Amino acid sequence: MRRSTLEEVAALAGVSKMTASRALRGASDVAPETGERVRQAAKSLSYVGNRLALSLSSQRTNLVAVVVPSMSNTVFPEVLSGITTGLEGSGMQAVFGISDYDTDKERDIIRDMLSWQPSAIIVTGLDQPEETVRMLKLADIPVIQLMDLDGTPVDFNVGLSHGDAGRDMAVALLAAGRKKIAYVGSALEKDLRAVKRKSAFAKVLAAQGLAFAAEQLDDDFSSIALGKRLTTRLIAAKPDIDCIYYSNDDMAAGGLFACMEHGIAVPSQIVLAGFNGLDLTDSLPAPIATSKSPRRAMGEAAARLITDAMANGGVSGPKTIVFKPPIIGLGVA
Amino acid sequence: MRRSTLEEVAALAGVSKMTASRALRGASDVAPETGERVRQAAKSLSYVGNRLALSLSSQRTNLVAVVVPSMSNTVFPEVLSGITTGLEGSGMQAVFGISDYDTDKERDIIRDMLSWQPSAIIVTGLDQPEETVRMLKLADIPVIQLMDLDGTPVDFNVGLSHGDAGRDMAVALLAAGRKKIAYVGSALEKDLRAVKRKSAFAKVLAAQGLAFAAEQLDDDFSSIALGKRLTTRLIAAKPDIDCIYYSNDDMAAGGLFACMEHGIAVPSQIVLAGFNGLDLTDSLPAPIATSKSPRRAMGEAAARLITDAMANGGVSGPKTIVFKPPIIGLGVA
DNA sequence: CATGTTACCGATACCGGTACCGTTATCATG
DNA sequence: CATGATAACGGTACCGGTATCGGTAACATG
Repeated sequence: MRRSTLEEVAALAGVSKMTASRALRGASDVAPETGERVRQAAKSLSYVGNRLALSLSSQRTNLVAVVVPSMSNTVFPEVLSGITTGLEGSGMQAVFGISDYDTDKERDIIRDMLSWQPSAIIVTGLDQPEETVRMLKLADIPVIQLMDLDGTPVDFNVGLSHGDAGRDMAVALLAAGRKKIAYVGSALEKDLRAVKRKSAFAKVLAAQGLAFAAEQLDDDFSSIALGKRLTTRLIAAKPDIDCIYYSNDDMAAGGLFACMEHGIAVPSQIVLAGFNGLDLTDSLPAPIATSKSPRRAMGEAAARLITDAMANGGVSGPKTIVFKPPIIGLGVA
Repeated sequence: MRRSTLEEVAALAGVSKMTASRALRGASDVAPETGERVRQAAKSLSYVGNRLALSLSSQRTNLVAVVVPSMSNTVFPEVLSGITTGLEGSGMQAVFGISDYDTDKERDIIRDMLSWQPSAIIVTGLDQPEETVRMLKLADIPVIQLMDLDGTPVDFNVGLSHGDAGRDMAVALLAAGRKKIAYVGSALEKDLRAVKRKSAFAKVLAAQGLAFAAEQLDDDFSSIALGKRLTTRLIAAKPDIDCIYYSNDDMAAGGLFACMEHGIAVPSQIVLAGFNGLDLTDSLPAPIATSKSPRRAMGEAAARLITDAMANGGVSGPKTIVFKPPIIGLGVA
């Protein structure tokens, strides 16, 4: 019992392939009665259709390639979720790839994705190496770079400025009276956006004649457990700090748990600050400050950009969509 | 500057399409010098290749379709991550779809995925409606049903018994001396596996002449915030309980935060129990009991099943892979 | 020197659809 | 009744690759 083809459906309905094709696509130029016969035949054969043939023949696919660096914290799954809901009803299909924060792997994945002739491609960040950028340009489809704005986009750009986010957080924490600020980060050699936040933050400190009072770094990827571990180490080494800036919320949440374990009052004694605004943060037993990045919204914006471009047969609005993450969890900001 | 085709590469290298094809695939039957010339031509044209044509012609794809119900808590992203790493190096490519716990949507997504002629398909759970099962059977490719074992699989089956998990947790909690056990759950009309855990749990209670001392349910999907809210409500209504079984760890973590806020000692006064064994759980300021489900491992097992089936040209080992989630966070179990 | 072998390459026929154009039948119109 | 318009359908040529078979040249072999 093999997969049946359009030809078989057509034969069963007593028409030509062409008519069957038209009927199943709901096109005109088909007599109602004939159309019904074809649909019956298709159903009785459980005909499914072959998108490979469809796309090869019609020279268009409904594919949107999406490349994200990771799946291990919730941020990218949420972005993906936003993309798929944004694509819903448009007939587009998102295809995902995970690069593990590895630029070589990212290049290979993008190449592989492009070979499926997608109608658009969404990649994370603006820091692709030149070779990857060349491939993206050559693909001659809408390219959307997501999450980050600090750099030169290939084409479309949707995201937020991580530099601004780091700067704003530093300003807010200083305004809240914090002076001895430490930094806790993970996998900074991979997570370029965290680096951007950190250095913008440091720049604000420097402008006030300050610097990070201490640092704890690790090569592992961010996690609550790692945040807890590094924070424990940090407060042992440098007990007199009054604030910790983390590379993200996972780390900060772990930091909170470490503080609770060591009887450190948050936020009165030490203020903890992260990035992302994970749902987690507003259920925590003590507040942590964070920049609330609109992950779903960015995904949906990217999706809308694509559906628009497909519909209008080209660009209509601006090529860059800017989000500004508000700082929450700091009481009066 | 259009996308170049194999034909153009061949022309530039001064050979036929066929030879170019062979050269780029690294096949034999090509003189080393000719191969080099073709590769040069391909590179100079930034040739990418058209997988649509490749797959249509060769009648095989490197696609593995994966359908999961959600992306909003970390469990499915972790499973996906396991699948992609398990597929790594095999040349297979995972394609994801999200069904939002909606069986109709799941059917449509599966149909759509099948139209891409994937080499295998992974779906979540065993509770697909008949029509969906029929489609899966007709696809005539390896079908893997993931996460759950309680039911009749279409083909391959990788997962754990949620009935057993619920039962074991009930037994463990009773053995720990808990008597007044409440239940807190979310979206039970959608999350069939949570229902299986709950009813197996309830059955154990019933066998001891017990029943849930209280219940808090909600239609929303699970989240830490929801767990916190429902738990707050629960302990207000029924302060004398000594244990809460949650539909999963997100809810339980929220429950913990609620308890902390109300000065309830965990686990001495109330034991909290969830399901999944999220990484989060072992950094929490107080222990919560949970069944540690091997999410990555299940994904990888499914992937390996597929790569094996592709390599051996058929089935080799058993069609069912059983995982047994250990209970952690209960001190002496 | 005739006859394999082997290495390398090309022609042709698909794969399963759609685009495009042409054909036929039917019917209204002048 | 010839003509044109329109509706419904079919034929053919692709889309960009690969499978398959066959051909040619170079070389070894008896």
